[in-house]
Amino acid sequence: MGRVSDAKERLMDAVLELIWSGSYGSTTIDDICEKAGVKKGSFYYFFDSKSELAAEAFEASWKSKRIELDSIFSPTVPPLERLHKYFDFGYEFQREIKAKHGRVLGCPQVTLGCEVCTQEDALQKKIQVIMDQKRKYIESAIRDAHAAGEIHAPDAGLKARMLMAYYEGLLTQARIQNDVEVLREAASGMSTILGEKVAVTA
Amino acid sequence: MGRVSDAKERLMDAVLELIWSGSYGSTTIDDICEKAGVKKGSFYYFFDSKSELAAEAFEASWKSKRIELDSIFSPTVPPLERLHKYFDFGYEFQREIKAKHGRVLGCPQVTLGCEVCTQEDALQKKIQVIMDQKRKYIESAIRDAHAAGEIHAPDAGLKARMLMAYYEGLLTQARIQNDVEVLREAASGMSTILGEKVAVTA
DNA sequence: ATAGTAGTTGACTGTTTAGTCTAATTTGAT
DNA sequence: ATCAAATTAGACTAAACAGTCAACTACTAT
Repeated sequence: MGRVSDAKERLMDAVLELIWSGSYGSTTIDDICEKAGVKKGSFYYFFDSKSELAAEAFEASWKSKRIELDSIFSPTVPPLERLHKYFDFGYEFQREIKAKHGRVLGCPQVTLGCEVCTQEDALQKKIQVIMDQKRKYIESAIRDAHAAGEIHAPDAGLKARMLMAYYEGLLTQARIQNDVEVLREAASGMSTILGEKVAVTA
Repeated sequence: MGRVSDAKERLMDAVLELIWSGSYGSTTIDDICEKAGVKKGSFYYFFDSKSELAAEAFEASWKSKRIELDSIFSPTVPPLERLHKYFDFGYEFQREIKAKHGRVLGCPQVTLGCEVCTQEDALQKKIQVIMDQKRKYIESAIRDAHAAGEIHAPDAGLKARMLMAYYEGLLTQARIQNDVEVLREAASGMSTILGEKVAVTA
């Protein structure tokens, strides 16, 4: 009973966009409210603070991202193809972002995590959980690829951490340089890291 | 003539520490002044804004870091040893930082660059110049290692970008997770990326 | 020794910000 | 239709913040 509202969702969308396209520190509660078309009274009706909102927003956003990733990383897809699709998808995604914002924005989790990890404990923990889950997709694809004999990767966890560090590093470079083309090297880098046996087609 | 002062240096030291251990957005001019033991009037005597101070501070800090790197990457040192020394040095450095601050802080340039690149144009450009120079150390070591037949890396630029993305990615993970041990994998990751021919001692 | 210059001080202004509170409004359930 | 819960409006406070200024101080070169 009572009236219904999507103000909460609008606030979460707004905070994600503002943090990602700018930074956590530079987005004020007033900014968020204005972008969401919500008055401050309503903000504090739903959330106690910016950090609580950010945590909930990142959680929700990840929940919906997982659906896409579940599809990309479906065990029915050949393991190395999963990773290639993932990188292709990432490239296209960043291209769209740049077309829309005029900016390559990279990985939201890394951007926020790197900024707030020394200051916002709850947020940092949430980010870490998300990134751990993200790595699991990669790890499982690597393990399957190894089992299929497509690569030699007896320690899938190690390779997954390596590939992830590399890819997040690339995304960060792309953000800082505002250049999607940086991501073009992802596939070849993956081949190098995983030692893809079929990599050379010549 | 006139009176002399090291307030400018103190301000630059303070801003580096505050940004690195926290973030750009969360360090206020008042914070910087307090940490440096300098009054706001003096701040504005030396600098126009926080971003100008940050730019000068990062410039100066890089200038002194270059001296260390020139030694580590001296052409008189065998090329792969340069890289191993660099990673060892990075690990020890982050360990000291953690001992001192209770926190792994990762790479200052990436942290700042990632946070401000969409908002502070001059700063972003400065960061990019520094990171380009940093990459040159790695690239030249890789080129020399290739020439010496120690690795196969006909495109040293590509490998350097790859190794750098990986290493910066690791440092970012170390910062977010507040765990130096993440960096332990750097040497093995490097071997994988460069295809070190002497890697396996067994 | 002193004149001129480089640097310092702290009080001041106006603005932005987070956060609060109360009264009003909308809506679903009965 | 009406009640009660859910949501909104917006004005308000106090603190934090960036930036200014004119008077003051210490130094150094002559």
